[in-house]
Amino acid sequence: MAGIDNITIYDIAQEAGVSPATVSRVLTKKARVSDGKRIAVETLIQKYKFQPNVQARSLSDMHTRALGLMVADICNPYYATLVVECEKAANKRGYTILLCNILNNKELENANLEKLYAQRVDAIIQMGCRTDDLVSDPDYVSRVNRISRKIPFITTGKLDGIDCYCLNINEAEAMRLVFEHLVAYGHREIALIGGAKRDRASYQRWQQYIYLMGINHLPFHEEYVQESGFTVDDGYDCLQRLLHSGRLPTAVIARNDYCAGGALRAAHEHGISIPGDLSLISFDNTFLSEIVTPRLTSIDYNYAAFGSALVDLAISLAETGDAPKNSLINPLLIARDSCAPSIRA
Amino acid sequence: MAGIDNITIYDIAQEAGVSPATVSRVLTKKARVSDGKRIAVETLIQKYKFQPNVQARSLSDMHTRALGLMVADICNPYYATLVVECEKAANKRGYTILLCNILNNKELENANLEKLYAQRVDAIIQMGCRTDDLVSDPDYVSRVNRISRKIPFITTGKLDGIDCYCLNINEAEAMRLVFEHLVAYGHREIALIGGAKRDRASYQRWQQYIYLMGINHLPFHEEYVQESGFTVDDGYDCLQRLLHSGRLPTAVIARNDYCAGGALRAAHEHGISIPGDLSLISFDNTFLSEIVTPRLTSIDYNYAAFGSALVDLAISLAETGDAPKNSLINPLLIARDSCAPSIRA
DNA sequence: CGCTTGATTGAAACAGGTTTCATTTCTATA
DNA sequence: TATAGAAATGAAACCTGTTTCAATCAAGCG
Repeated sequence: MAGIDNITIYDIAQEAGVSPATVSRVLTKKARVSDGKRIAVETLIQKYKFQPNVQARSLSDMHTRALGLMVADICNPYYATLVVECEKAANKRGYTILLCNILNNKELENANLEKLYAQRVDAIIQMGCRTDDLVSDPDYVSRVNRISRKIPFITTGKLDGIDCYCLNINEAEAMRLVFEHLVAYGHREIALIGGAKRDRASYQRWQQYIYLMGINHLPFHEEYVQESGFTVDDGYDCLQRLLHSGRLPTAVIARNDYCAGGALRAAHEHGISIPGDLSLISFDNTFLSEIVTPRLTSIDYNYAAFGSALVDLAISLAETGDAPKNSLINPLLIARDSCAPSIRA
Repeated sequence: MAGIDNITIYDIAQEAGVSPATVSRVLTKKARVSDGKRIAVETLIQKYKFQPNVQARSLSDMHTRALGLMVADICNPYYATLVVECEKAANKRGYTILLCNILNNKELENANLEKLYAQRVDAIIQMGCRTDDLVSDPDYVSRVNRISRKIPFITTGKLDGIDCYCLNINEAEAMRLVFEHLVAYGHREIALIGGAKRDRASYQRWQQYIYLMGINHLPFHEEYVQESGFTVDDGYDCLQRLLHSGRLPTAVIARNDYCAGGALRAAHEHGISIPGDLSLISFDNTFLSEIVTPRLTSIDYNYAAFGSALVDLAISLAETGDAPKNSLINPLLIARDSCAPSIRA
């Protein structure tokens, strides 16, 4: 802002022979202006490529037209894809995105929350991290409570003890799609790898997994559930454990593309062919699904729909203060090369 | 901003029995305030968790403390990593990041440029896209020229006909490291795949490649340079062409991790072992290098140094209007499992 | 033709900080 | 103790828009 030789609505007003108020009316389109004056003003705006000062506008009309996005880590393509879709949706409505990475750092998360508040963003969207925890941190909850009284707060997770807005993927439907796909291939021995107990989405999937094993009358064994984390190495470890457990399934459901990648490597090292010997299906459908060999069948989170729903929710909360409290986005199954008929079918 | 029940410096001032100017002085620390009043004010700031309105501050002191970041596509982990490092560096200095994705869309790039200008960011950092083009688009150049007169403009590329600030990776050093590594393994037949002629960095690498082949007295053949693009499929195609050319090298330098991933798949399909039959080295050192099999030896762009150098440059331009015009960041070679002694050595 | 009504318009207040400038209050020196 | 000079402080202007409110102006109606 330093070097900008400020041309303001006053300059425009003077040259057009009108009052600043009239220029403002032309800018905001919120009030009628006679054709003659409107055209005169618009011409000057063109001529000088005038852009009204966003800060001044925010100050006076109490809207920054900025949305705060808190993500776990933009380096994870899942979040990157979602952020891009949010950005597209926000742009379309004249809003700006302020991005914050949590980077698995509690202090950073709190600091970013305060920072977005200080920036007076019109709404905060949190994707990932502490709202994903199964047991809420009271300190964090009270902080969010304080802030969400001032600024609409939306999460893709869930926070107990707080009534912020949630917008989630329909996890039940996701797992249903997975089972539909695997069962159609004749799989009966199905394992679940990756994820962590304290992670809400992992927990939901675990529940859904057990439920669907039951629904489909498939044999359930403790060894079939290998919990760990979310990384490539976690996926690798999980498949290792599964292989050493002596109870090898015919299909494996991985927590995400990372875990699937790790599982792929473990299988490769053990000479197990995918999908020949073992089918593998994962979640997230990031570009990783496309580039590993074989390409992964994966659950797509319908990013465009998800992102724009998040932004639409945020903006309608910001502008009207009202919106439906909870919604679900339906995921899609993208079939590629990592699933095949069961070897024991 | 809508629902915020605004507590302002006036409220603080009144309760502390001082003038708003004094509160402002405590806030900005730019002027001395007597201990008694300072403590009184600080206590109230604590008590109310008061955060000064950023828009108001920007309006009056002509600094938004925001940096605009334009990246090609945050879904590319190269940019994601760099953005995270920029964000860390910016946070450390009290600055905010405004992120824009170009998404390979000329209109979007122009729109984002105007948008960042309208937001009065203190500086714009462009990483990737049009400034990477070997031949500059005059329309874009004039737009950047107009804006860079107002706001410091920094690019990791280069724009002919404009004197904006550049901060680049030392590409010559990068390629030197690659050759040093490969030659030490006894490689003499070295190919270069991926990248595009109109891309400045690809062009530089191609030049460096030829130069270093000469320096090292290695045989150069046209077929050794397979140009295409930047994606996994491009890498796949390039290695296919190389294989069909009848002139198989013993080592391949890929444009980036994506291309390397594609090359890996092509090699796999042809039963060529990496690194047994063919060594593969790539650029970017994203997490992809870690997760493919074998793990890739790759050139690391020293992201933390790069990101913080970009932000430091931006901030010193914004605050003092002065900084060195061009600098280079030295890359690092990360050795993993995809390179081995030449099969023909 | 005079009056009502609605559409335009401008003056001024306002958003919430920072900064200049003049004034007051100290502190130190003569 | 008087006073120059430094330090602390407050009043008011300023940054650049939006919005309210009152004034102006033109058209429509009896």
